[in-house]
Amino acid sequence: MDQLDFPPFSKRIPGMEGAENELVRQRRDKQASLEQLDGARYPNDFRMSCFVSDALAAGEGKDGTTLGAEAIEVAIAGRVIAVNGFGKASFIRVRDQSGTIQAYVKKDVVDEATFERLKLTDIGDIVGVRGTLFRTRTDELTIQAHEYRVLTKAQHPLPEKWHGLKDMEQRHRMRYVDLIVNEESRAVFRTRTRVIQYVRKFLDDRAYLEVETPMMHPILGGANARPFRTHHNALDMDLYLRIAPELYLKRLVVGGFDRVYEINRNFRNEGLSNRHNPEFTMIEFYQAYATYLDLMDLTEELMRGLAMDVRGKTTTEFRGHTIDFGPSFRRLSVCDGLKEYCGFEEADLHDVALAEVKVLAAGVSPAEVNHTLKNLADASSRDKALAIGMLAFELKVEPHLVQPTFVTDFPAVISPLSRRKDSDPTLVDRFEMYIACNEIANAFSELNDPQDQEQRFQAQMAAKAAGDAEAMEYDEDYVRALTFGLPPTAGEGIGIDRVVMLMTGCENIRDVILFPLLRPEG
RNA sequence: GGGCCCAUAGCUCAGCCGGUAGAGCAGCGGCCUUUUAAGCCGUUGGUCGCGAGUUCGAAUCUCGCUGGGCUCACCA
Repeated sequence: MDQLDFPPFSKRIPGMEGAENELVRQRRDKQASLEQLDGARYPNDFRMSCFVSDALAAGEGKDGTTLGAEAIEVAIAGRVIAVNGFGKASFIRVRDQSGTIQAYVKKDVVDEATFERLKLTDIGDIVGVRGTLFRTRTDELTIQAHEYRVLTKAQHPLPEKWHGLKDMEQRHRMRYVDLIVNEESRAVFRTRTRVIQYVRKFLDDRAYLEVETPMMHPILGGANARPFRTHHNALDMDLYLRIAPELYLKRLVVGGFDRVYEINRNFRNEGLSNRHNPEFTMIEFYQAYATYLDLMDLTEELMRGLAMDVRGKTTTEFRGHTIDFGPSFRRLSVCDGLKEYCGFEEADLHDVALAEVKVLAAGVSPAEVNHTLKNLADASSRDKALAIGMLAFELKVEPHLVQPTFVTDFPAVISPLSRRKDSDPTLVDRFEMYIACNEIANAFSELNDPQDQEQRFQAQMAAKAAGDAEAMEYDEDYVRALTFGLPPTAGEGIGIDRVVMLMTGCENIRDVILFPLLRPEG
């Protein structure tokens, strides 16, 4: 079998093919020379005294004379990202996690071996520099090197210095190279971390408890999605990778943790797109004695504060739109949306035959309508009307939801874990937050009536039997948990990747995931 | 899965009305002790994604395959 063959040599030892071979060979020769010079290969005895940012801070605002008098010594380490060489001196730009600083290595200041090391340096090498701070003719704070060492030789050359690495596939496959050469990429992932830190602090400050629940589930639930399957050998047990943590988090609310949240991965075995990665990061949080209305207020506050924190303002640019988190978010019920953008009358929302006319007129395909109705054989005409109305909603209403919008009051029939509206049991107390026509969050007042939950699970099982691959399974233990008493609770899930996309302007989810799933390299 | 587009040096890209491959950066050699996209002179480097076909001759035209991008479908 071809699949069992080892990958080509070049895949295991990058660079050992074609002309690249020559570049790698040259660098390995230099590495050997350095080894001879230092008597060590991959030395690890260099000790930095500070980060680059600390060195920059130490010289901040001090002129050349002051620096000369103070003779501030620093030892920094990092990657060489640029070299300006002269015959008997060189400027090298060194970057660590905190920043970039320039070092100046001058032949009549350092010993012969040190100067030799300089000549054996390539862009991309990891070096250590010890020296004193001074200012160059152009007033740039620079380290006058007394000690200069190559700590790790880069055997493979880096991409070109001002175009960087452009090819998106290469950037995803070799994220390490992308991060070395593309500042925008580093900025995106710093922002990602900051988003997660902000969300965490926001909830911590409001007495939410961060918890971890299983990612391997024996029963499928918490969302409508197709799962990944796996197997535990010792227990001889089939398991799903979780599609949502929801049911476990609500068990914790039953247990008395009134406010909980979890930030981690969900896995859904569905198509890939610029908005979907098979594993994605979601925050789910639950608050007892609250309703979905409370969560709308909380979510507005969160998004506004997040924008201010990571962008310094309430707006962000996305797909040519300026999204503003400053004003109160629009609130639009599903039924009102259908009336406003899709020509629905009130009567169309109660009769499946009338609804079907409007849905088809909206451009939904008959096949799609039939597919949806097939899974709802026993539902009422109202439920069916609402269910197929959602198809028209996706097609005709979502494109209008550019500014942050809470879409509210979803059909109960597609919301098996949500609390029914007191005023209309065919609808539920639920909202989804749309921004730039994308669903970013999903929240609802939780269904805490165990008998109703039983019926909803039964409906899911019926749909599954009818061929709905995304229907939930009946979770008996979850229903049992409800019989011990779940307080009135509201819960929400926010897609972190999509929030990061919004905050960074990235239009592809793969650009905000460090290592997105890719096909194996040919 | 459908449609459209892309794949040429380590990187960024030209070349594509068929005549056997080019630039910049990187590299190598030389000059240069305050440069910062440093500069000047010289120079190495390519199975033009893979496989067939058409042709005297294919990076270029045709078909297939692989990988990728956009888009539609599926999907939160």
